Amino acid sequence: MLMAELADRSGLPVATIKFYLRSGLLPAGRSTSATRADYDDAHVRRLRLVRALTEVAGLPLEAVRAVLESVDDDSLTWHAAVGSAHTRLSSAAAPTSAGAREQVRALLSRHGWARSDSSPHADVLARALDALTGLEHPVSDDLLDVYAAAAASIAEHEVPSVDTDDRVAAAEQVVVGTLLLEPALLAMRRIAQENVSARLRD
Amino acid sequence: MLMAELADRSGLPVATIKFYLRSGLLPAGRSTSATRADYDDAHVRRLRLVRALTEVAGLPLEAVRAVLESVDDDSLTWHAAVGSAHTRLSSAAAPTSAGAREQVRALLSRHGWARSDSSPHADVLARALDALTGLEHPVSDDLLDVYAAAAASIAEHEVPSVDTDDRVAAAEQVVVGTLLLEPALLAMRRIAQENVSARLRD
DNA sequence: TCCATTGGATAGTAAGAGTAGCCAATATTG
DNA sequence: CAATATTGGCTACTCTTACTATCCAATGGA
Repeated sequence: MLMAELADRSGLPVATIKFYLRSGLLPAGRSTSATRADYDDAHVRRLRLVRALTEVAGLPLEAVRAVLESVDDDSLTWHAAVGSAHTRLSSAAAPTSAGAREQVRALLSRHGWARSDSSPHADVLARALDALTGLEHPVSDDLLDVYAAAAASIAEHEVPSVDTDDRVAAAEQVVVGTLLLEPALLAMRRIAQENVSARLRD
Repeated sequence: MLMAELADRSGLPVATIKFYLRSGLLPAGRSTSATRADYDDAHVRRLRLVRALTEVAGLPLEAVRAVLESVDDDSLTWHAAVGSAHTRLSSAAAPTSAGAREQVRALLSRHGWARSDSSPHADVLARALDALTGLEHPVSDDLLDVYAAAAASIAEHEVPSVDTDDRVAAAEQVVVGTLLLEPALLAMRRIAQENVSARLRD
């Protein structure tokens, strides 16, 4: 298909698609002449993925590009691809206090997740704990355990259901499932909060 | 204290504090003369809160302002304040499919959360489901139930622990707990995923 | 008294995410 | 086959967000 049809089928303006091409978010079409290139369904899918990642998951284009590279990289196992995508997503580390880092270390060790001690996600966690402590709302280990148990139960249920035959498809499935379900999880937590507090106080 | 000390104690440049004053993110100090105003610890706390909300929770300043207004608004019960803060946070609704809306409605009803049927969070949820379906990774009701159960268990544990005596403090506690623990929850989910998938495949 | 600081206002900057316009080279269609 | 419409490729412009930087006249402390 030609550019016009790609724009049509993806619902995006031609100028935006050109911009995504320039930014390396969309692979070039098969060029059939100096002024024409041929796009296919993979391009339509890719555009849908980019929009879902920006609009639903709220990722900046830079992060989208990193995620897509990981998905496309055949040299990674699907598991490594996920790790790589995760790592590339994390923003530059801000300094965290030793106390918060220790609280995180202890948490990970209690849940058998010690292997993630140096993961960028551990830093994100430590920074959140630091911020809460700085605002005089320290987080107890008990509450952290509740969160960790909730996270564990989610992971137990969704990770095993990933199809492991087609690596690229699996990587996409993981990336999409991880990133697009994040806002869903947060929305459910807020809904649960509303309902629990209503039940307790109305 | 004077502006210079406020800048010093908050670690922010004077220019940034002035900008926050102009933007309505920080209440003006008690003005003691045409060229002097007096700031106190509440101002320092407020600045810390603003930075935590932007840097840790990733909120745009516009959302921070909405959250702060809700916290400050004495006419709201603390529960209403949370709802209001939540509502103001949600971005303009993009259209969602009838199918996704129905899936969300059924989910909420299964979990006794029907009162949140028209909550903006329900729209967020529907949009995420639509995006996943559009990418050919539809989400099963079973998986949604796992997410909902995880969200419920978190809410059950943290909502009752809110101190209900001081409304403003309670509102701040809820807002801060809700928003700053979001990245923490997502980080734990990713860590759990890494560990579960490593356990399954290494 | 005098010089650094402040509040208040205006203007400038940098990154992020598009948008828009131009042009020469094709396609398509009459 | 000629006229018209579309491309690809390029450059430049725009809009928003979140600051930064200046300026200035009025103070306040040494």
